Amino acid sequence: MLSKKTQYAFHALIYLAENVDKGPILISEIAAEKSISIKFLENILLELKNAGILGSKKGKGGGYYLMRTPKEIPLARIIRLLDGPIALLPCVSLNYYERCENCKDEAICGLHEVMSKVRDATLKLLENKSLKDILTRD
Amino acid sequence: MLSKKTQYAFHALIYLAENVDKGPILISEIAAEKSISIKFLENILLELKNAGILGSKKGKGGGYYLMRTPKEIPLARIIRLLDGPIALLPCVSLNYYERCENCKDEAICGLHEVMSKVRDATLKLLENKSLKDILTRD
DNA sequence: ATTTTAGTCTATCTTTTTTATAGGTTTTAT
DNA sequence: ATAAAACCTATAAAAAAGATAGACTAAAAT
Repeated sequence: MLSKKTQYAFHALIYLAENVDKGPILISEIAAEKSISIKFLENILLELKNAGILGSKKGKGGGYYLMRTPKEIPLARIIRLLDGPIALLPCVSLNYYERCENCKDEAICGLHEVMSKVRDATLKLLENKSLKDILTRD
Repeated sequence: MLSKKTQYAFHALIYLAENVDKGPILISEIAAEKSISIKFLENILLELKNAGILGSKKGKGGGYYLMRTPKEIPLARIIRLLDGPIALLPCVSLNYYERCENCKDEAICGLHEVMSKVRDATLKLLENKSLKDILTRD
């Protein structure tokens, strides 16, 4: 399951995307609008900023805004940033690989093979679907 | 990521499947063979037994054994039993559904749609692949 | 019958991760 | 100058994961 952090990030990004025309948006506005603890959200938006996904402006009239178009922000990027690995096993993760202790040879490990397929199927969607694809259809 | 519990369960099941001919297998043997804390493994095997996946025999010559053929044990079953939901969001889980707070209407929620697809792609593999498919190929 | 073997059950403990909060600092507009 | 708003770091609280302890029950061997 995705952590609350990642879920909140998605909701915040959706809100930002749906209000691009309004310029920088206050953390407090997003928090209120999406019922997220303002301080928790603050940390999340900071991480998104440090990753180059969001930009911000301080002082009066400040707030957060998207640094890229929704189409340019793959869902996998957000998940990896805030939740870490997408794969179900460390030995099958592309970005957070770790060798498995209990298995002698990955090449003949059946678990490895199946979980690689799961990862591929998941990534095919999450890498290709972007913020644009999760905006409310109206 | 799958929890250690689920990972250990897979390794234990693999060991049991690869040693069916030897009759009931000791918890201690599996623990030693797969480097798992014996007491932790004990709990896991019990859960698998209570779910009808394993059978057991007490006293001398006792141990654990599979109640079904490896082919009849889907990977999804094990994961759900020990880890809970396979879906990435509660509002998209088939077996552990929970309504999402932040979203007004699931029918038009884009996140819901994408995550449903991820769930389907994952389940297509995990429901159809069984213990048999993760045995070491030799 | 008694002893030994091995799983059963339930409770607790420890560690790690997740979720959340607090409070001061810096930047910018007016 | 002042107020607004993001920035930053640390910490706390809660929950989940991982692991352990020990008494109990059942089966088998003797």
